[in-house]
Formats: sequence, C-alpha cells, structure tokens
Amino acid sequence: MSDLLAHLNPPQLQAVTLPPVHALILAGAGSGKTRVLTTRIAWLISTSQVSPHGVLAVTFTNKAAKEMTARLAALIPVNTRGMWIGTFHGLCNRLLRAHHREANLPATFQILDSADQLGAIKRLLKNLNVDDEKFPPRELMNFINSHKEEGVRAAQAQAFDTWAQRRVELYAEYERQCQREGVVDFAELLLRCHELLLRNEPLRQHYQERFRHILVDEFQDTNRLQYAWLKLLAGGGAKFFAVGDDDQSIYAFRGADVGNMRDFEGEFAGPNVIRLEQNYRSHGNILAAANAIIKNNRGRLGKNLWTDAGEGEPIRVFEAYSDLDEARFVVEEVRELARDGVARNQIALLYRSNAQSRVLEHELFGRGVPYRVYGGLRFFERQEVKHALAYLRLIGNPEDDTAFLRVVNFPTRGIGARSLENLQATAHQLNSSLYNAAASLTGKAGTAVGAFIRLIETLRQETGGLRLPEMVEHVLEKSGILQHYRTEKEGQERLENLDELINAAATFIDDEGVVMAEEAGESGALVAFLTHASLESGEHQAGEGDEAVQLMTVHSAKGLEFDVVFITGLEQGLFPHENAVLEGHTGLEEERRLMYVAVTRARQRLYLAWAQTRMLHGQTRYAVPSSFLDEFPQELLLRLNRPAPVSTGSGRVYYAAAPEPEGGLRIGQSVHHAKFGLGVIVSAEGRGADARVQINFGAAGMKWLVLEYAKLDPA
DNA sequence: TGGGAGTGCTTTTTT
DNA sequence: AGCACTCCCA
Repeated sequence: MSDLLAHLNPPQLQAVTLPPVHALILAGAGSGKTRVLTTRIAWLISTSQVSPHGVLAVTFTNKAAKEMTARLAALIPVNTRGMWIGTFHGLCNRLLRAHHREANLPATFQILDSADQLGAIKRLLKNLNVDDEKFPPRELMNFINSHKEEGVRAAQAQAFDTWAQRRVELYAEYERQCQREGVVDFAELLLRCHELLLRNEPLRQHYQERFRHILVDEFQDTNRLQYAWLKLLAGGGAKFFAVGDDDQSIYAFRGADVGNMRDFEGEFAGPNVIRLEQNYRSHGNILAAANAIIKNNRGRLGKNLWTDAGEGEPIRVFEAYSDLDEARFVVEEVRELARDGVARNQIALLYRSNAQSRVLEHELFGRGVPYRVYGGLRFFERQEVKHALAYLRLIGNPEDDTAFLRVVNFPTRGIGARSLENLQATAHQLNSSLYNAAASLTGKAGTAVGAFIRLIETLRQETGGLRLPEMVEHVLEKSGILQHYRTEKEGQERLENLDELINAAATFIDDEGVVMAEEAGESGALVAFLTHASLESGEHQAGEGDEAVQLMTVHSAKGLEFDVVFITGLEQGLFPHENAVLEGHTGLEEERRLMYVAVTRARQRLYLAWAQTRMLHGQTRYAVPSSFLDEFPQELLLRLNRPAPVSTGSGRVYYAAAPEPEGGLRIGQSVHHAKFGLGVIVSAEGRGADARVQINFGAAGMKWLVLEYAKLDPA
C-alpha cells in the first residue's frame, strides 16, 4: 500500500487518492499520467473502495489498454482478465456481443475496418447506379462516419437540397446494407452500443450499477458520441475520472472534440481539477521552448510544465539548402550521435507528413544506418491476410457480401464481371445476400459460381470440428490461396505472412481461450478471432532490430519519448500545414499543438531543421521558414553553421538556385498586396503574360498570383 | 484475365 | 515524383 503510493509527487498523490468524486486530471506531457491512472485503479481496489468488477477503464489504442493492464497487474495481485479495461471500440464490441439480440445484431456480426467500409460503400453506389463523380465514395464515407460520431442516424440527418437529400438516402441505404449483411463499421460499434444502453432501461441500469468507477485516458481525444456513451454509463452514480491534456489534442480532424474537456469540467469535475505540471522527461530548455510555443494558443485550460532536471543543451537549428541537404545533415548528426554512444532507437526523426520520409530513408539507407519507419501497412491489412480472413468470414457468416466479393474469384476461378452482375441482380430480386443468391442459382447458372459455393460449404463442414489454427491452415490450403502464392514470383513474403496468420490464430487461442469460452462458447472462437483481426489490426510493419533510428509522423510520436529528436521540414505550408492554415485560427492552433507534441518528445537534445527548397508533388518548392521557428525563444536556440554547398562527384549540387520572377522581384522578398496584406514570395513560374508568383501571406494562406494583374508593392 | 497505359490525387490516423 | 485506380487490348 505504501509501496503503491511511494515515489508519487504531491499532485500525483492527490489525484491517486482522491475520494470517490468526479475529477479531471490535466496531465502535461511527460508528467506521469498513465502512472496516475493505473495507480488510482490499484489504490481504489486495494483499499476495497471498489471491486475489480466495478471498474471501467477506457483508452484509445490497444497498446495503451495493454500497457495499463500490464502495469496494473504489476502493482496489485488482481486478475485483470475479467476486468473491463479496453478501447472504446473493444468495450462496445464486448457489450454488443453479450447483448446482440437486444442490439438487433446476429451473434456472428463482423466488424468492417475502414478499407472494408469503403469497399462496401463503393459496392452500394454501384448497385444503385449512383454516379460516383457526384458522390465520391470517400466523401460519402466521411459524411456517414461524422454523422454517426455525432450520434445522428440517417433518419435524423438534415438535408436542404436535393443533392444533400440524396446523400442522406445513401446513408440510409448503407445502413440497410450493413444490417442485411450483419456487419458493423467502427463508428457503428459505438453508436449501436450507445443506442442499446439508451433504449434498453434494464440493461442500462445493470451497467450503471455495475460500474462504480469510470476512468478515461487521453480524454482530449474523445468525440461527442464517446463522451455521451461515458456519461450514460456514469449515470448511475459512478465516479468519472478523466485524464487528458488539451494541449495535446491533435485529432480534431477526425472528430475529437477538446470541448469535451471544458464540458466535463462544468458537468462533472467542478472543483476537482488537478494539474500535473512537473515533467520528468525533458531538460529545461526543451520544456521552456514547448511552453513558449503553446502559450500562443488561446482558450487553453492552462498549464505550465516545469522540471528540476536543469537547463540542458540549447536547441539546435539547421537551415538546409534543400530537402536532400537537410537529410544529409540529419543523417550525419545521427551517425555522430551513434558514434558517441547514443542508442539509435533513442533517436527519432519526426516529420509532418509521410511523404517526407522518403528522402530521409534514402539517405539513411545510402549511409547504412539501420532505421525503422512507423506507419504503413499492418499485419491484418495485408491483402493476402485479408483474402484468407474473407474465406473465414464467409464460413462464419455467408451473408457477408464484402467477404464474398473479395474471394469469389480469388484465386481466379473464371467468375468474371458478367456472372457477378447476374448474381447481383438475382440477389437484388431475392433481397438476399450474394451467397444465397448464388446457392439458389446453382445448377442452372454458371458452374463456376456453383463450384465456389460448394467449396465454401465443404470448407465449413470439414473445419467444423477443428481447432482454430488447424481450421485456418485447412482453409488456406483448400481454398487455393497457398497454391496461388506459391506460383507467384513475389509470393514468398506473402506465404510467410499466411504462415504467421496460423501462428496468430494459435496465439490468440492461448491468450484469449479462457475469456472466450466464458463469453462466446466453443463455436465462438472463429468469430472472436475475426473480431480481433478487425479491432486490432496488428503491429505496424517496421524494420527489425531495436538498434534502429525511429522515423515517424509527429502524430504517431504522441505518447513516445526519445533522448534525441529531430523535427524536420519546418517550413511554412508544410508545418504548419497549408491546409490547416487555410482553416484559419483553429487549424493553426491544432498545428501548434502538434508542434508542442513534437517538442515534448525529446528528453535531452532537440534539433529543428528546415530546407529552403523541397521537392513536393514532383515540383521544387521554395520555402519560407515555419512561423513556429519565430515562436521559439531565440536565446534557447543554437544556430548551426551552414556548411558550404556541396556538389557530389556526379556534379549534383545539394541546393538549387531559385528561378527569379520578373518585374524586379526575387524569391524570398517581402511584398504587400492590397487584399491579402504582407507576404513573402515563395516561388515563381512562367514568362511575360503568364508570369506568376506564389506568395505566402501567412494567415491569408498561400496564393498564386499573375504578375500582370496582381498589384504588388515591395514591402 | 492480366498487364500496360493513362489519369488524378497528394495532412495528420485509430478503431 | 509516386501511387492507386480505371480502362482497354491481346
């Protein structure tokens, strides 16, 4: 018990040992928020204020949930297996599985990941003969998801013109299609669960009485629906403990609403707001820089990080001639650091957008520095794995048209677009799934389709008594997937991944077997595994070895920390991103929070780099340094000497001379425009009447202006 | 059926 | 530039 609370600083201790009240913990970067959250749970349980059964702990990522579970198990002897610790989606799934009838879902309902969802929407548009120029699938998907995240069903959605009405109809059609197929997308998982609790009073009461303490991590990232869901569950007197940092809210673009924090303060926490401001991660200069940056945002809940670690090193700034030059510099520094004994996995190269990783990777590769890139394809998202899962899904639920279409002709078995069109027409007539339509046609229509149906039926029978791993293996072999990749040139890696899928199934049974047997029964193993695959798409695919430099976007760096951090591409239009600047004040503030997150990742040393020219979308852009660079206190900065431009043996120079625009202007010059105000010329193109210049007007954004018409005065 | 050419897009991303 | 996607031909 005293062990439990040892080494907590006073605010941490206060937060952990708060009596049963609602509370908001404003936890700055590196202030030990996960520690506070887990210790709070451990303290509540070990002081018998709540049973493990009465705790609901919610996170955003599976990784965070796992970490919390592991830490809790290390703190107190408790069986975390049966506890409700998980992600919003995972917990909603659990609730919906347990009460699928009340939620009007089949026991075997499957979860669509984003790619599946997009596919389902494309298919819907095709079936309804909708012009996808007028209704781009991606846009429709965003429309549907954002409505669901606001808790708005198609029936309640507003539409003021015929186009918007049509869009709402398509939303409704999509809902019908999912319902018919027994599939549920990510947003639906939450919305359906919320509706279930809202409408079903006995169930609601049951859970409201059960959960006495609700604890939420990364509260600043919740959307409206998630907050509503939490409030509903807390409605029976549970104590609501939210931990978050409004300054690290960087997911507004996907529906997160920082306003939830302010609302929560008003509706729940009241006076119980505790600030964790002591930072245990970074040296003083880094923290001072972070504080100075974030200070420029308005409407913050307010927080000032401090440390007793000492000032540490100055922040190094490097101005490169080009993106290549920047990469060269970064990699050279990395090599030097590694020589000086810094572990490579303690060095992070951060960038605003993924496209920027290419130059860095190229340079790292060229110099033989091991590196690891985060982001990209994950295990359960790989095509061969998705194919295999589609067979399994079809065995578990023949109504799943998404799965059907994915593998009906994979490996190719002579079922072309024509037979599929017929099949879809039949399915439409019968108002049934493609699978059932195909089954009813078997005999008269194409034998190929019939053979496919027989294949699935056979697989279902043959695998009926098998354990999950054997089942997967059997399906891989008999479906022809393995054979297909064995003959393919580039199939080796895919075969390995399919092997890995069998292992994943075995591991899954070992890890989850007990829980599953309780919740789903023996036959539920397949469904549970498929759910696992959708909900937890697997580790990011990344290079092996922990002695590798870490490359990632600033977004994916949230929650991580490194001894040395390089923030690259600090150019206006890139970071802050042009699109964000165009969104105005809100957009710029989110970019600033992103900058804050980036800076606070560093423990000992921070580099800031920018390049005068950069290849972007196949064109060289002439850049202006990021406005954020001016927001750093200049006395904290150490400007590194720029090495003379270097030309390689091949004669290639690492920086390019900017083409000068006409009219006595030059790149980098400040000009004044009657409407947009003060700006800096960023690039130029064309001659004579075509001559245009690109000008960065700061808040007014980036503009291309034709010299002949634009009235520009040197400023 | 599969590949090659042509077209268009391009911020961030978890579940 | 690079990638995903579509379309058309052998």
